Amino acid sequence: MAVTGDETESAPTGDMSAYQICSPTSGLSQEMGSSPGSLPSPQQVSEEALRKREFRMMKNREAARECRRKKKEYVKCLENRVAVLEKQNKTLIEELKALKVLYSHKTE
DNA sequence: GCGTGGATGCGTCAAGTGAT
DNA sequence: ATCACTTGACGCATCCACGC
Repeated sequence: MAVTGDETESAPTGDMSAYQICSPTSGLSQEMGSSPGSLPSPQQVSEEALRKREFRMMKNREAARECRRKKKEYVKCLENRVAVLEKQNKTLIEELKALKVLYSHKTE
């Protein structure tokens, strides 16, 4: 796996269900205890920033996965198209050959 | 069995882009 | 201007085939 240092993850299949929104560090119960209306302490601000960062990273992780999936699909699609066109090309060449033979016999 | 190189997949970062 | 999303690039881990 990658260098995340997160050893809790990772079925060898790369199963994405191992990733969760709730990371071990997100102890929601702690910062929820602030009194309403008061300014957040620097500690709370940094925890909020950390949570935002983790959320961003999780979203991007999923986005990258989706991006790769789409790219693979696109490449497969192109390969299929190549196969179809090659087949079509072959058929047209054969057809041309046959027509040439036919034409040469007529002109004799 | 062991080292090695190529292929593949993953997570992360950074830059670009469109929507608000 | 800001935000969310997309994607190329990078580094890393793992797998597999190959030569020794």
